[in-house]
Amino acid sequence: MTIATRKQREKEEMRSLILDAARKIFLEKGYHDTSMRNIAEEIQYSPGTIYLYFRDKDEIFHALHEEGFRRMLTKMQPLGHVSSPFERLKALGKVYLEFATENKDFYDLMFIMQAPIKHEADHEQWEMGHQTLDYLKQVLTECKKEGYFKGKNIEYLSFAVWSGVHGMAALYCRERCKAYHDIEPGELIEEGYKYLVNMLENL
Amino acid sequence: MTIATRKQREKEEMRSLILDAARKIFLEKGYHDTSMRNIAEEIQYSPGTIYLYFRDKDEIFHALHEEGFRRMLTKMQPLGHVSSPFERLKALGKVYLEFATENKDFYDLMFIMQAPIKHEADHEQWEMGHQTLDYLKQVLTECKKEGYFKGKNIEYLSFAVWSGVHGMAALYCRERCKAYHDIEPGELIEEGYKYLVNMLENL
DNA sequence: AAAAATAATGAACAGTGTTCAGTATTCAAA
DNA sequence: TTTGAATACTGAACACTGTTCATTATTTTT
Repeated sequence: MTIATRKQREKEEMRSLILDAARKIFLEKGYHDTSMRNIAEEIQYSPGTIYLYFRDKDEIFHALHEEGFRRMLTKMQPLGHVSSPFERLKALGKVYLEFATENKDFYDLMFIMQAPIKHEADHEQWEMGHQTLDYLKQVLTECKKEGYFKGKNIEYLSFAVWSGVHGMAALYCRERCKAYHDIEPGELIEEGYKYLVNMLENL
Repeated sequence: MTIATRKQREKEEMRSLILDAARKIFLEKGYHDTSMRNIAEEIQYSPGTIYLYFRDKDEIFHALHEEGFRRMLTKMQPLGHVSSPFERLKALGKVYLEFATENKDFYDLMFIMQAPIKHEADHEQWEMGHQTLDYLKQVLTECKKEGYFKGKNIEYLSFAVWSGVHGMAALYCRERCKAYHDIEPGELIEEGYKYLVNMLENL
């Protein structure tokens, strides 16, 4: 018994070791510029070893994908303490954009990168994503109860709101904010978000 | 003289030939799954030949990038005939989203893909991008003259508007609309855009 | 201590972008 | 029209990629 559990623990430790190295290099050089050999070298094992713990590069991608959502959800925990629904919505957007700018590469991984849909494990993988989206819908529903968004459909509305913040985050992550030569991306997002909130107030 | 110009014409024809093949395969299999050998095979030349007409894969990318903007700007031409500025703004967003959904891969190339910033030709490359953004700002300014967007900063506002439509387009291009299981992406974008327009009307 | 099970290796495969010595073709001058 | 220079093209080679798998090393069980 004790040895079987130790084995399992060792297996998990090895997965962590690989994941730590992968995260480090992924976030340093990006997904495509990180090779399995790079990761193997980082942990001082042969490339083949990684394949004893992960089916392929995509499975590593998905593991980090999930980690990103866990981090985001953690960052959203404090929102429960905001009593007013609309204030909570405002704070949610702020947290979302903060997460995106502070964890650029995680955000990219989660919402922009082409997620390879090889393994049908996708349903599982997006579990976390749905949790986040559901939370947005919930907050919007609560806002509605307070008189906001009269006659608006929650599904469409949530998509519009999500698109609003995702748009800014995506333009930021993929360096398209540079189109505004003499305005800092941070300022752009901050002021842009103010207008988005303004628009939602009057909808 | 005549032979020198013929040479140049042949050179341009060859570039077109390569570009046509590259576009075809890029849009079929995506940028990363298209190899220089694939393109060479398509035009029945050796891989090395391509490098006599394009510095590297990135230069081909940038050529198509530019083509995308030319296509988009063409699609925007008829907007000049819409007299009311706000109607023009609405139509602009519609055209933008139509372009994105109808030319998914071009849109991806233009606004989502990590544009490699190797060559300092970037200034040139984004010329077209700026033209598009400038047009949006112009329309917004005209709307302002008609009483819309009182006291709003055009730079920030344009960013918010661009983010709104880009967000939808980006979620669509990278398959994140699937988070809404039983709503078609097309419907999502159409209805989401209605809300965005609604919001802009009341801003 | 021997046998079985597990873990790790690293060479090999088929692919990638890119380079460049060598060959074929086209052109200009004699 | 023939010769020498310029141009165009080739395809093997380089250093890389993700992935597999026979072989070797280690650990566990008998």
